[in-house]
Amino acid sequence: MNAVPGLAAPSAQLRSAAHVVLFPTLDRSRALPRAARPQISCNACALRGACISADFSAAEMGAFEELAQVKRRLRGAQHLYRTGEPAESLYVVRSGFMKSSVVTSDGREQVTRFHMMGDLTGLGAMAGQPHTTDAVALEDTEVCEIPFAALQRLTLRVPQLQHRLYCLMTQELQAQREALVLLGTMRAEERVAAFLLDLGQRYRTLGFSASRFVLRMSRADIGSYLGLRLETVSRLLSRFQVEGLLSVEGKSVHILDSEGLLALIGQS
Amino acid sequence: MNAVPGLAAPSAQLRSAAHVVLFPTLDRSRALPRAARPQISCNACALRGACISADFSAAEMGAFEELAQVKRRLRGAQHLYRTGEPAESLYVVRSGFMKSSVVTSDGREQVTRFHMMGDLTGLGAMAGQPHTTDAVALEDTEVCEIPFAALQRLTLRVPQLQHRLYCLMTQELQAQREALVLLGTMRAEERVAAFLLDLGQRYRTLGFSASRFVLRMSRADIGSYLGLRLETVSRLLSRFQVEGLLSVEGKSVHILDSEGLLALIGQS
DNA sequence: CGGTCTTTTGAACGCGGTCAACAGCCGTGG
DNA sequence: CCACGGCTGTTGACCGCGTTCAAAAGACCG
Repeated sequence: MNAVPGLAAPSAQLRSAAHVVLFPTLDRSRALPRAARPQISCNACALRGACISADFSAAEMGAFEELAQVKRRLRGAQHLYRTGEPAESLYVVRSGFMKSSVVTSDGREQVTRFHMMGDLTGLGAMAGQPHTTDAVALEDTEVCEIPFAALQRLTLRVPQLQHRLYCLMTQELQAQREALVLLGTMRAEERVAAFLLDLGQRYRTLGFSASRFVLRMSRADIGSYLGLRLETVSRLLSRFQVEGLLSVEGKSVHILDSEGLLALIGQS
Repeated sequence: MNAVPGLAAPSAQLRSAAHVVLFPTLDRSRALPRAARPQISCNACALRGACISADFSAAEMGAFEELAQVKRRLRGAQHLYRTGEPAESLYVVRSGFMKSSVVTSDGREQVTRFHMMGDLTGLGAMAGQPHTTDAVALEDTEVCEIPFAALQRLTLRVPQLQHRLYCLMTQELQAQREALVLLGTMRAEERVAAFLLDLGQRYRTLGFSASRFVLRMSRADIGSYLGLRLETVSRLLSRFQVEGLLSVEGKSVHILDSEGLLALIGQS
């Protein structure tokens, strides 16, 4: 897999989606020593619009940027945090791909959410309790770390931040409710179709193609998220392919008939 | 069903749980005209410990009480709010029983949560967006209405309220994550067992019996919540009964072997 | 190049859904 | 009082979806 951390993230996404390569030379950043990499400012960040600070003024951005200075880099399969660990920060995914999951006492794993660039993780621990999920990088990933305490202090100076945080928690609740509907009311083929369309939409809001993308997670992870066995996911992807709805090759997906997929889940 | 609204709520719960009757004469409140019922103060409320204001000082309680003056009473099957309606308040269930559910565009219903006394509903709309769920009373129910705007104003005077609100949203997230695990990883018998044990625990935290209670919702509602058909729920309740795990008669449940139920869901 | 992990595909089984009939319960009205 | 219709819950019989087990092919990595 050609995961490229940090600066090269947008081009990594584009390449893997068979798009134009914006900054081909940036691949050299892979070789850059950690400390030598230049610190990106929030203002210059490609994710400005998607971040917590989306609608901040220039002055507010400055204050926010101080909080978000710490970046953490993770290799694939590395944990960002684990259930039970004390929670002091929330994290914005700058590049790469993550999953959040709950592991039950008898060892069953339930993936609760996939996080792509611009997504937050760690919100569940905003109130100071220890983490109740695991967060794992599915490929090389970089996150901005934002300490809760400092963020709370900033709300005193930036009034609308409070509201923004409520919005973000609400979005999280909303997303989980949709996952509940998916698991509670849909059949396997509907779940897989809905999953692919949703993933496409999320890529679209980041400026990438909604119909052509790479599945960064394993079939087992998709299955866990959808409440299905990995074999079922694999079978359905194959079936969708012979039905002409999409084409799959390993992890790359090309949706050919999004109307058809929508029809599968009962929406015109 | 002997649903008793308003003041008689605690005794209604106790009676249905075959417990001591605290205020037997309060049953007469059923006949009281609406306007004549005395306004209960937050200080005297039986739910003090469970409410938003749990750890407020006397002065703070006074301020909070002003917000929560409006009560709304609902008959069974009546909506508190509907998807798409503007959201201005959150609600604390004072007595009775409610469900929150999402209805998909093709008419399928997913119950996302049951609310009993002391529970909140409407948190999902804290950030000012319209409601994304329906909230329906499953029996005669009374709720305290707490306007968001006034609550936000109060956070300026009561610093720990902000934190309390984050706690409540976090609890909501946590509850939904557990529902996800239930739907994603458990088999039908595990789901029903987990549901009954959870319901028992929630009654216990309110001071009622964890092993003897009344199901206020229909089998169809239980099924929707658990991602099962109502027939499956019914069959499993019957099977648990012949296995000696519990006894059911209509809506009353008596858990005889909670260890056995726990074992079913893979916990010793 | 061998070893490990992931993915695909096949074959068979069983859980839970579906359809249907019936019982119980309750409020309504004759 | 019973008759009635509507609604909820129970139970049976059957079937199909998704799981399970297994084998082999493919992808990745030292």
